[in-house]
Amino acid sequence: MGRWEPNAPGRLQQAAFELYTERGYDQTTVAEIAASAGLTERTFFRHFADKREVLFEGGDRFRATLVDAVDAVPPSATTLEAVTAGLKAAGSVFPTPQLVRRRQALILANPELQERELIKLASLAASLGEALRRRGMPDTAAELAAETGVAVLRIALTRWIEDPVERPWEVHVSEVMDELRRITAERSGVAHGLKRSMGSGRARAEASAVLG
Amino acid sequence: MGRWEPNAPGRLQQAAFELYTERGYDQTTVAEIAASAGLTERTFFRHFADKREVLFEGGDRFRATLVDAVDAVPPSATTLEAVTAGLKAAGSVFPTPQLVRRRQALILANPELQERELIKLASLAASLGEALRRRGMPDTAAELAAETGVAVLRIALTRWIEDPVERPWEVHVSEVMDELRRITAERSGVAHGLKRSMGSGRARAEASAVLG
DNA sequence: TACGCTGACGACAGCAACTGCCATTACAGC
DNA sequence: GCTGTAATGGCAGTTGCTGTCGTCAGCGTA
Repeated sequence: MGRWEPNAPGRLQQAAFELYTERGYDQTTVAEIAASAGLTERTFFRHFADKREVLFEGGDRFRATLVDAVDAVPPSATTLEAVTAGLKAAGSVFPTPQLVRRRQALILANPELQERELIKLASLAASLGEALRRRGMPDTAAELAAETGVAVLRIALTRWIEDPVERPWEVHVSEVMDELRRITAERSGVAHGLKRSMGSGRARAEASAVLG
Repeated sequence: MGRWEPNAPGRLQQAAFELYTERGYDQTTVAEIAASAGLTERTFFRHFADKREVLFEGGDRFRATLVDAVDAVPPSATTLEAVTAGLKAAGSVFPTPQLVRRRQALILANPELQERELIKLASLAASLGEALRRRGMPDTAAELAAETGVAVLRIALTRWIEDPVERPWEVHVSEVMDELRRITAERSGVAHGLKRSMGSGRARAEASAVLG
């Protein structure tokens, strides 16, 4: 039996998440969060670097899972296959879709939280880029593939959250990755068939949907 | 002659940029910036939303130039061609490479500034996505292409800044875009030959057997 | 038993970012 | 000359965040 209640960081996270969603991020002070967890403001800042960081704790686990999965992909696989495998594996650390939805809604409603989310994703891209360099990719290609992979992650996450029939994470990753291949494989000119007889952008959109 | 010196926002930007680079972002107070421009802290916050925003004023011009260029691309062009045209055109609003280098170094040295840069790029991606939707692309494809385009922008900008022979912006955009096509076109198995030009050179012959 | 060390926390002072409110003053239009 | 407007200053107040010091339980050790 310790002098204080156990798991102070966890209690602070819980309290912060609830207060942020109840009365909004701006309308919540750090002192309120700490009091709600039975602690003081000073202790809050001993456990978290700032008011936003309390919402971004799972990021390291996500990153580690992704990187480990990429490292485990056999070297014979293509870059996009490795990235795809990493993204799919990282989905295992997601909590329930319900919680992810609430969290994303919270972030979407606050520019400050969006900024933090974005720099976390940029850091994730850097780690992914390192993993790809370990597979033998040159620097530029690795960085580009990593940034693109994180773009896929963002789109896939949005679609996963909004999917009315709740198809699994891996399906959305595959779909968005396929969409990426489709976009980048598009060729100009009339010699390739794909764009033949598609004068307007509208027609191209429909064709793209059909070809999906 | 007005009551005050003209162009207060411009003077504040100039003063902020110089102080940030001289003594660092953290070691500079808003009061110092304002005093250096012959104004008060209160006036600073009338012209700029916060301490970081004073460094991110050109963003709207960049965005407008990019979007206009994408809108001007004929509908027969592919998505990547449109994005490439937009990125190349937007390069016209860059100041001298020297200034861009100092600015990027400043941002790279401060996480807070990185966060602001990232949310500006995210906003840029949203605008680019809108422009692509105007071309008839479905939502997911437009967002994905826009995010990918911004990834290309980031990589190309880094390479442009670091290019020892200072080749023009358009060349770097083209190169990174080609790299993107190469990465995404990579196929499992040995029948395609494209990937011969990149990566570790390790045999990927068994990829189709392993990953289907 | 007595002593000291450590680790988690509270209390307090203080700085800087940012906001709201009101006062000031040149300039334009009437 | 009068009045409205726009740009600024002054000032108090809130909040995020930091530095510093004190408190107190648990632990080991002579």
